[in-house]
Amino acid sequence: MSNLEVDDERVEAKPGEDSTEQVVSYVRALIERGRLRPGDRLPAERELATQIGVSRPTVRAGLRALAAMGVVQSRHGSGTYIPDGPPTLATEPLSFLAALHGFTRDEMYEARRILEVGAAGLAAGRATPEQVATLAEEVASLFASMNEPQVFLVHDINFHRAVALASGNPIVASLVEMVSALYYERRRVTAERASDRDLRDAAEAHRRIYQAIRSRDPEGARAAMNEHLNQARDYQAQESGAASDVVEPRAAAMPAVTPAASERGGSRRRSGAR
Amino acid sequence: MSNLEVDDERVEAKPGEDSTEQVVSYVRALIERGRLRPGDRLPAERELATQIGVSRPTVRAGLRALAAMGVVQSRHGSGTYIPDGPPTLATEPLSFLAALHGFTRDEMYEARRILEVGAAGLAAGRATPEQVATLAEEVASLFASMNEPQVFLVHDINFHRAVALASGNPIVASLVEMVSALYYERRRVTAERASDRDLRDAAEAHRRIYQAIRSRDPEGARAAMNEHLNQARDYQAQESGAASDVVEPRAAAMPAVTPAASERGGSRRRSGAR
DNA sequence: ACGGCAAAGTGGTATTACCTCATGATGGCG
DNA sequence: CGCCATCATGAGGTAATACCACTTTGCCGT
Repeated sequence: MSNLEVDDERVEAKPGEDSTEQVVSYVRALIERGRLRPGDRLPAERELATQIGVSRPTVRAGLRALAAMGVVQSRHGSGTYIPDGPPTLATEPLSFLAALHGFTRDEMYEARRILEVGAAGLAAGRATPEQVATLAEEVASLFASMNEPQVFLVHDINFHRAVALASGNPIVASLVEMVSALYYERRRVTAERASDRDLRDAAEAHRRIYQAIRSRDPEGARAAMNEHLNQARDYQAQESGAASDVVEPRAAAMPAVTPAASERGGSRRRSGAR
Repeated sequence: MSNLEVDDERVEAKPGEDSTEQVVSYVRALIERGRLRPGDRLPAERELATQIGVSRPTVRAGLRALAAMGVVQSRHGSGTYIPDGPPTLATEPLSFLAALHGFTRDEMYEARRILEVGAAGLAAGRATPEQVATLAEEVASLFASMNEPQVFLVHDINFHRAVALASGNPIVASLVEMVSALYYERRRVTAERASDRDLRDAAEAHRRIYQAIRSRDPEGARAAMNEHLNQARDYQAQESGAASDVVEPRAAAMPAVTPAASERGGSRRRSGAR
């Protein structure tokens, strides 16, 4: 009778909460009460079902939702776990958002600049010796892989993630991670186009950021990161020339879409979707 | 026979992709090909099931996952839709992350500062007349509700969201929205403690931010936002006194939870959960 | 012509049965 | 005696089916 139930003070059925949401709430309650912590395994699905009083497919739907949020992680045959390690946000949602609303490359660089310039500033004030060492390694790897764009890209991302982690702020780190992932996802397919000169400049830029952080110079780190991202954006703009900027619709493409919408649903657009 | 299928070029079964993920991929494909746009309704669950070739519970699990990511939104009896309006990220994931890792209030303010200072700077350069007008209204509402902390809080958040929106960068706006929601969720329960003086100062601070944006003064806007958030953080620290800072575990709280974990599963913690 | 009612369509849930995979125990073989 | 292979157990993964609940719409009666 291993008790991982919520015991007293039932969790059940806030009004207007369907069964699937109950599952999410239940797990949330377990987490908030400290019964579930990173690395722990959740009760089996069948057990959860009886505990909460819903069917197993419902439990599964709830767990899928949690998995999509990155809160849990299922391993076939083993169980459902809460990921340990540093806090991480799921990156898929942002990716979908990008596909739906057609984020431009410039918007991505802008977002990265805001986040990462701030992160670099914090890192310069707080990075631990180990974190500084990690940064040094990544910089070295960058210089070492200038003839392998794909490998270079990996270390590029790793460096930026390391900076975010060194900021000491898990929220900022999570956000950087999320946006970086979106960047990486796109960049991966175009990485080959980067010129040798660009890679060399990029490596140098990373080195300058590293040095500023190492010398505990927040303003220098911010400036270096800012310059680096602006430069990277400009380089990439040249690579693609006057070609594709937007990856998805946005408003252009498909001249007359509005009529098509009414064709296939009948339900007219609601303006207040919230 | 309204065709919302993917037609040629089947989407089916990338290796290592379970059925539920197929559902997500399928919807993603529909989106990326422009067959689904904000405001549209997805095919019925039963129809999706036959199209993809999986059972309905599986489809439901996939749709739940998408809903958790904020990509879709189901309305009982009506259908499943893609939300329209400005791009928005789900806020629950961050909330869970906060519960799991015990984000502190200072970390939240720090993250907000980084994001919103950047957003304010952008907004000062780009805000449309309508957006400026919205900001003005919210400032007015702030001054008007200084004796109703809960109402004040709502306009407070609205102002910050409006600034983020005025930044013209949907990615930044989404991120601000997400972090603000976390802030709001917590602040709501302690809003009553705010002193009249604090609210007045806060209203003034918002006015300064507004004025800087209106005068197209990016540096001024950044400075005003920075100062505002620092001040707000300090005020709130006073309110709670030397009391509770961390809301959740982090490492403290609950002396012996570990043994309970081994009781109920037998499987010892894996360190490399990733 | 208007308002209420009924039918169809759609998401929501429960049941049941089976499959696949991971894990640990167990027994045979070296 | 110890190592390795095999099997039993349990957990997640999926399918099929039957109903329920809500929403919407259009028809019918007033």
